[in-house]
Amino acid sequence: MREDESDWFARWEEELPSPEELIPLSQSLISPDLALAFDIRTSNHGNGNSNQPHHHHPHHHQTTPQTPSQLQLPSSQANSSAEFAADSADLGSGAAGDEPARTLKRPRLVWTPQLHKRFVDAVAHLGIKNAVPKTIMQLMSVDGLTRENVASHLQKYRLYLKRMQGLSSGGGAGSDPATDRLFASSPVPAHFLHPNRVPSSDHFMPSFVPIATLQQQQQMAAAAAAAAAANPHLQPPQFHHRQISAAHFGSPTNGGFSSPTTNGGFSSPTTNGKFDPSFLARQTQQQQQQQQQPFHRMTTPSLHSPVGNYAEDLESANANGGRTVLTLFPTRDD
DNA sequence: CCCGTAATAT
DNA sequence: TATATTACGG
Repeated sequence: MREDESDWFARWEEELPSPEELIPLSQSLISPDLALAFDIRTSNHGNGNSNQPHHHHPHHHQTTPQTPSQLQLPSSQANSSAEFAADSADLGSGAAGDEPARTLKRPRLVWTPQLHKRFVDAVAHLGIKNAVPKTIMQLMSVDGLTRENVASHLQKYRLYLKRMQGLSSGGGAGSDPATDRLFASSPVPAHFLHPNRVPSSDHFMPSFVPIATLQQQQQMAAAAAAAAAANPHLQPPQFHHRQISAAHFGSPTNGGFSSPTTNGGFSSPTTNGKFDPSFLARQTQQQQQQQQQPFHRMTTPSLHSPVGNYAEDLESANANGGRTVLTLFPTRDD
C-alpha cells in the first residue's frame, strides 16, 4: 500500500545523515600512483579536492601539505616508499617534453554500492538544485574523486531515474538488470522522482563544505567523530575486508543474487506516474567554495576515522591486461 | 567556467 | 560491462 511506501521513504529520509555526519566522513580513495600522477603537491592552490590535472593559477593560497603516498595498501605491493622525491621542480620548465608521470591514466573508479550510497546521500542533502557534479564531489569528500567521476556517474544515475519513472505498473521488464544493479542498491529519495516539492523544512545548503585531504581529513573526521560520539547515530568503526569487484558478477538475469547491501528491493513511490524532467537540473551558479583548514595537528597516523571507515584497495592488473581498478570498500554493508 | 547530454572510446 | 572521454550547446 501507499502507506507502506510512504513510511518507507519517510524513514529513509529520517535516516539521512545530517550534514555534520556527512561532511566529516572521510574516505581515502586514491592510489599512490594516482597521487603521484597528479603530483599532489603542496604548491597548488589550497583546493579541497585533490584532483584536477590542471595545476596553474599562480595563486598564493594556503599551501596544502598533502602527503601523496600516505595510503595504505591492504595487500598488493606496499608503497614503494621513497621512490620519488622532488618532481615539481622540472615541471616548472614546461619544456616541450611532458612528464610521462603526469600523463598516466588514473585507474577506473569502481562505484561500489557504498560509494554510490554516499553519492545519493550527498545529492539528497544538497538538494536537487545544488546537486551538480562539483558540489556533489565536494560533499562526498572522497579523496581522489574527480568531478568527472561524479559527472559521469550522475549522468548515468539520471538516466536510471528517468527510466524508473517510465514504469508505473507492471513492467517487470522495465529495467535492465545489468545497469540497474548498482543504482538499485541505494534507495532513491522521493524528491528525486518528484521534484515538485522538497521534503519540507530540512533542506539547507551549507555555504561551504570543509574539505580536507588525506590525513587532514582524517583528523578532522576524528574531531568530528568525537562530537559524533555523543550522537546516537554513527557507524562504529569496522573493518571489513571484502573486495567488491564490479568487474563481473555473472548474473545475466535478475534474481541471480542479492546485493551485498540488505537491499530489500526498492519500489518506486509511484504514486504518480509522471516525473518532471527538471529534477536534477542545474539551478544557478553558486559560488560555494570550500575552505581548506590549515590544521596541522598531529595524530596517530594509523588512526582511522571512527566515522565511516573505509579502506581503499586497488586491484591491479587483472587478467584483462593491466587495468588498474580502484575499489573502495566499506566497513560494513548497510 | 561549469553543467547536461549524447556519442564514442577503452 | 562499467566507466572515461569527448564534443557541443546552454
